[in-house]
Amino acid sequence: MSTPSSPPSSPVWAVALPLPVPAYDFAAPHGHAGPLPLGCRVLVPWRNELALGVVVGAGEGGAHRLREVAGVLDRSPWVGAGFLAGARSLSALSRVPLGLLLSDLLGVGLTPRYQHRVRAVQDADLSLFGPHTPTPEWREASAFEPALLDAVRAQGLLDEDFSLSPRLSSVYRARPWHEVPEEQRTVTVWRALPIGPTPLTLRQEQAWRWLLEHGPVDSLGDWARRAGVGSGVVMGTLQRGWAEAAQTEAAPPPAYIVLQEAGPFETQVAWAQAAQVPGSHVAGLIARRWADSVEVLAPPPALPQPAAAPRRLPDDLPEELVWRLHGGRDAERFAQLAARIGRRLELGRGVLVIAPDAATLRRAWEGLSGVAEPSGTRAVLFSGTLSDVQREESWQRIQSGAARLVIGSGLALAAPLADPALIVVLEEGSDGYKWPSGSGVFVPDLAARMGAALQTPLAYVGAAPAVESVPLPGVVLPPPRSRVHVVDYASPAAQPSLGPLSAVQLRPGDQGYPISHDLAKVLRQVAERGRQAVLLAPRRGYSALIRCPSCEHTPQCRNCDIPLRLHQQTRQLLCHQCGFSQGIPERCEVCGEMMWSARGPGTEWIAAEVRTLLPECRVYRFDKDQQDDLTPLFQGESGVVVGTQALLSQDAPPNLALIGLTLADTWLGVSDFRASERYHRLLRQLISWHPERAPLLLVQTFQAEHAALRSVVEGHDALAFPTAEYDLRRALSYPPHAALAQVLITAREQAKASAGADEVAQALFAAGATPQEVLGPAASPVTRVKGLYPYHLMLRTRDEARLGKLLDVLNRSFRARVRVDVTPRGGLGV
DNA sequence: AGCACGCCGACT
DNA sequence: GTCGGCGTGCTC
Repeated sequence: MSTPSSPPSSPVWAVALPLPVPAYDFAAPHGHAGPLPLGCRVLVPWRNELALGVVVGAGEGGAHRLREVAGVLDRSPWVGAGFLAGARSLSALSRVPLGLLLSDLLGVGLTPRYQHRVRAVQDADLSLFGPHTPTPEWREASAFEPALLDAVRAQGLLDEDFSLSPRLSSVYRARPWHEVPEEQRTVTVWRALPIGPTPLTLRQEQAWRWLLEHGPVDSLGDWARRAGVGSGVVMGTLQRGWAEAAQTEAAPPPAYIVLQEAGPFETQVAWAQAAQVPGSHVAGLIARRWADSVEVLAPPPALPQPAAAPRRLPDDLPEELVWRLHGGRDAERFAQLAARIGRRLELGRGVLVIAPDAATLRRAWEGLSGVAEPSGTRAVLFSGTLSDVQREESWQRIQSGAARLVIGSGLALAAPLADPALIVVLEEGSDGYKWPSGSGVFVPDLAARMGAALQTPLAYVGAAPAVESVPLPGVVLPPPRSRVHVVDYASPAAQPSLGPLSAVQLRPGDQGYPISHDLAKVLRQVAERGRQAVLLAPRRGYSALIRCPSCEHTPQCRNCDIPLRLHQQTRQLLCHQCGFSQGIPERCEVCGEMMWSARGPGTEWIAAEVRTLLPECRVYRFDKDQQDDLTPLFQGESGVVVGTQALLSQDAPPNLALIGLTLADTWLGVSDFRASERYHRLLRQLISWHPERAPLLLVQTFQAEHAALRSVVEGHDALAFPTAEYDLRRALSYPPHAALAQVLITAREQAKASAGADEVAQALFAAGATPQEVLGPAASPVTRVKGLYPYHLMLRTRDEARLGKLLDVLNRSFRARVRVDVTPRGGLGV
């Protein structure tokens, strides 16, 4: 890619900095022969200092008078070539600056410690730069002003030398006793004097005698209580001079002793755990200077140990470039995968396994890490939850080639795996892959671009395929044995005579709500037999929908075919995807019944109901608000947990007999065309949650005939429903039959945002976009976010090439800030 | 992201 | 008369 005009001895390099800016061009460092390794870390002049960047490819050169790279930190890539290629492709389409992708997804090595020495180049006269300038001898760069160094550097008169130093880690250690501030080490106590100047009353004598025999005490109140006298007596004794305050050495807090004996600790959390005190307690000790944080040479970190070698089934998985493996249970899929991964590792090549969340990652590590050693290499775990030193150590093992099986979160995509032969993306449809901020990258999208760029095979593996994966060649394992019972709240028997209500709870009479009679019966059995149950509910039981109580119709968006959301303040129904709005109908447009707003039960309510139902049974809550300690459950004790989907990040309780979905409609009420797919995936995950057993899955719903549920009830495999959904989406022109992009327009003033949004729409139409391709623009349902007024606009095109062509119009500047999300999820990417 | 440059309100 | 608010633009 280097331009013909640039001589091969001084090529131009594109360097991405971990900032929301595009990659910039830099000239090769002077005196540096040969090409720079793609993906190596370099230090470049940046705003009169040095900044760390990554070489992402050959630069274009061009108009700028380029600065030289100041120094090269790595001899081999710190970031994988596939990642760089994938990120460049994504950046080109989405206009997310390459540097932002880098800062989001490079989880290690952005702040290396290095020694930096400088000297003047031979025969250079630096006197005009000032009195104190580099000489021909090597000196520490810190001896000079950074701005002065940069001025010399810009003239090409500076030789620089960088060498990486071992990383330091900061640890908490106990301060030596004599360094703890004196006021912390001493306490005021009250002690009796042998004799006083003024005679005492009888009561005072009693108080004094008690103190003489049992004292000293920490407080006057304590003295009075324990001596059995009133506080007045104590005060009198003191006034008559028979007792005094004295400073004595305090007993050190127990957590301090733990730190002295078991420390130092790398984190406050580790210290708090060892001392068995709350985190705030150790934070308080640090504030009061019982402990401090010191930099020490990082000891070799303890890394997660690989599991035992898994069962390996014959490798009959597809050989195509992109394939899928779904259904069955975790262990079955991992046994299939183990063979393929093992064979690739035995060839001396690398394998990357990516998980969307901590729970999936942990299961993948337990299920797959054992493949490495018999195949002649090591496995490393890499995710944001590792400590800095652990990340550094893991990355270096990958970089050195010592570890060729990488199992990690999306961050692991950037790993410098030399020769990847397979990228496995677990649960590719999971929303956990969507980066919540910054680049907004969808990890499987990036993985797919990486695979395509390097021609590395890519596999999607999970309980249920994403609809996008349906046409791929692949294997579907038979569903695990399951028992599903559906409580149909919409069945005629369940319809009591209901009057029209507004913003009240939906109470479908005689089935029992929110705990149906069927669910209550099974719960009682669970309690009687000493077994365990899990009930899943939304955290806050509110879903802004309206629904007909008679025919279950929920008003849909005419553009998007997803439920319209109720906005009480504006008295409107609004599509959260395209912004379409209409008034709230009083009567159902299908059957004429009065409409209701629907309110579902949250975890708190359900937990209270279960406690009433089973007063003898232990009831736990597990959601973001309240995470009860489930240890007794995992030790086999009987109990019921009421929680959100967060529960699935835990292992299934061992004695699990029942899983209840208290209101399955919650998963369908989401205004997003992926709601059905998500619901189906949840059901698949639930029936395969327990590694051996098949607990009863009881689903309470108004939509008993929903195809996702029927598919599970009727024992179809994990591909059946996504296939039907795939065809449905063709009819509605949704991905994968169309390419979507959400354009988010924000400004501090509403009028500006609105004008900007119109401007963007006009630019798109001017570029040939059709009305079918442009949905919106519309004000976002959330009217103001962090002081910004957001507007959005959805682009829906036949394919990605067309999308890219239309998005090209966004290269110019607009009156408002414009951002693009090419993998929108959850309707609204605000 | 930071940081500088650049125009309009409340104060030494 | 300044100090300082953050809006806009730039970084090879």
